Amino acid sequence: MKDTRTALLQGTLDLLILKALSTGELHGLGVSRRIEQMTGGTFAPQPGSLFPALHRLEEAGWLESSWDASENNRRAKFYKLTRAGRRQLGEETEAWQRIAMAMTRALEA
Amino acid sequence: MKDTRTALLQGTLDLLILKALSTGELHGLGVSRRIEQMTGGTFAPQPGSLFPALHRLEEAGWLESSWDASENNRRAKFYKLTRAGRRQLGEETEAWQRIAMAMTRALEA
DNA sequence: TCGCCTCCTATTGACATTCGATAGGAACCT
DNA sequence: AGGTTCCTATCGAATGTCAATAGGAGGCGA
Repeated sequence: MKDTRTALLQGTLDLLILKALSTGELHGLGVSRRIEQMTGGTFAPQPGSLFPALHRLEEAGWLESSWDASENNRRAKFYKLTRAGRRQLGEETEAWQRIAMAMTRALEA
Repeated sequence: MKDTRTALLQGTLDLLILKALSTGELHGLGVSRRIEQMTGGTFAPQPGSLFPALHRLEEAGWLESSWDASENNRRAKFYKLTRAGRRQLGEETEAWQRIAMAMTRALEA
């Protein structure tokens, strides 16, 4: 049994990361904090999930990264959406809505 | 990358099974068909996912099973919700709605 | 009665994903 | 110098789903 508080539904992490980066570039932990804020504290991906996901998305060509100084003058790798990433965000958002609608429909019937 | 058409979000299968059985007992494939119907064809769990899940839920005490004859006179194991299972259905439904709301909120902002 | 098809339960191996724990570098402060 | 915080990163374990496959049992037609 998994902890419902911190556990994400599998498959939602990529979408949340893309969305978090849609308003501007962020570094790793910044992405996590942004997701926590966006979801009202419901989700807060751990480093062990977050970094593999970031690398996966970059590998797929949806993100690109560059080293820069964070707001506290620490070295940080900033990620931002590529054009393909923005397109992917649209597709995954649509897919999520389709799924959510199917689930909602199933549960209320 | 997973196929969005057939793949379930991890964690939703248990909930869909409990819901499928909430209106009466069904055998294994019947559960699958009912889920497909409930979700408008969006989800249709495969045997390799379905049976482990059924056993898991029975192990947890949320289902109980009995051998009987199906509508076609074939031996079939019928599953039905226990009282604890019905309670679990309520809890998981609530958890799902909380998650769905958090996601929707994150995506529309 | 024989063979075939369908229905149903079930298992196996592969694969992807997430988590918890942990490591380690770098900058700041006292 | 030592400690703290921030940030990136990796590893092992656990979980869940899928595709493929096996096999028993009943119905049906030749």
